[in-house]
Amino acid sequence: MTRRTFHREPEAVRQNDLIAATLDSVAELGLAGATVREVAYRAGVTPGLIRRYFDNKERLVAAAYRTFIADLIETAAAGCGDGPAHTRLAGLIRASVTAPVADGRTLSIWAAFIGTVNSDPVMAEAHREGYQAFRDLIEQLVGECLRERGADASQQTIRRHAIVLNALLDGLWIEISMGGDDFSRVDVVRIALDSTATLLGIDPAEFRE
Amino acid sequence: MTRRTFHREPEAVRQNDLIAATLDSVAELGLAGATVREVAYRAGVTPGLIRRYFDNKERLVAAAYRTFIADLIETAAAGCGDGPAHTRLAGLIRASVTAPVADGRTLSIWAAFIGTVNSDPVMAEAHREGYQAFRDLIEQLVGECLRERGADASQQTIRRHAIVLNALLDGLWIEISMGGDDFSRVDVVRIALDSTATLLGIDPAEFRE
DNA sequence: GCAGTAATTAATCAAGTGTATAATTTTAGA
DNA sequence: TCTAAAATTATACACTTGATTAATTACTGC
Repeated sequence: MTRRTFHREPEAVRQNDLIAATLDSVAELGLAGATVREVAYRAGVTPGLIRRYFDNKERLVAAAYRTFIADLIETAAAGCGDGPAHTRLAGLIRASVTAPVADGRTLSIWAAFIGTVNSDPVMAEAHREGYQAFRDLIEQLVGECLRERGADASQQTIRRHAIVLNALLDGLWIEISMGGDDFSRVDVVRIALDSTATLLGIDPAEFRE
Repeated sequence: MTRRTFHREPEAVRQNDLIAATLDSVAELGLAGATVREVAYRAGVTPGLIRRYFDNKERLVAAAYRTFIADLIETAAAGCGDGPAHTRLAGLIRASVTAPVADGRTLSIWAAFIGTVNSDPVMAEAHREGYQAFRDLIEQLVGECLRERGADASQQTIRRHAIVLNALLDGLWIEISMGGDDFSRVDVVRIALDSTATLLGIDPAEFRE
């Protein structure tokens, strides 16, 4: 009886593979389905190996969550491009309500993880980091947008607008990703942009990319 | 060695107790912590009993989710009261962004369950029912509001407004319930009402309760 | 009060979980 | 080419899980 053959991988690669396998498992089977064995199988590896790269399963899952959130925000932020603030904001919005940020798989992973935040301090911290980054980004763009137009850009005004806009984007993202409604005959990007313009008191016409 | 004493309960009561115990477990320990033993312990009952009231654990959890969502929407809808449409809509909004609808425990339970929707068809169905009800409610109120003011109330316009409003409420609800931000110096109800008025093209002044 | 029925307990089971460790294989360096 | 170190596998363990079943208890109707 011969052992299965294997080949070594650089530490970073293996680590990435394991995280990717974890995210795949979570997306398809839920968090409960992301067992050590399942993850190992998907990574083409043996369960025992995981412990060489992560102290325990909790660490692996937390690492997967951090990677996931960081990638998600980075992808959304990449939609900003450069140019005047209102163009960058529009880009962020567009990116937030279209694939790959807004899609079923992404939502599944997010939802599975979010359910652990309340009862798991490690996950709670990983979560806080991510959300903070996104809110800061929105707050900054909103601020620039308002100043760009010579509108009231007091700290309080910016904050209020950021709260509302952040909520709107989160909500739209969930609705769209969930796929329950039929959005095929609705231009979600247009809706998102127009709503944002209305909320910020900007003329929707010059807010469309 | 004597058995522990017990007393019988009407079927409906026991069932409710088990569901309540399940929700408590989920809220405090997450879905993974809602084991048959934990639930039974919290319900002051023995694990084996659960199987007399629910075919299996999956059914128990699904029943708990249905109860939870139904109660949540009922509570929010109760904020409507009666009167002109814009007053009822304002009531719904207020209820959606304040306790007990918007609070940490509620969010924890929601989040835990939502994570299962993608990989569990039974949960997916339970989820769809609940969300449909809420979206229908919003759509109806928005429609009445628009007609009340003689504004354009075409099917499409109503639908678009309902999508946006639904998203905004979901997002605000999550933000507030999450408790990450410091909302102590912000009047979230005011923000929610003003934003809604702005989005619907209503004068914010007459939209405050 | 008494008997029968049904609810509840207690004990057990098989399956699956995360973890630990020893045996093996690959790979890099001399 | 050979050797030593490191990565990977294989196996096993202790524990928890959901489920099953028989024994017991509480309650209902007579």
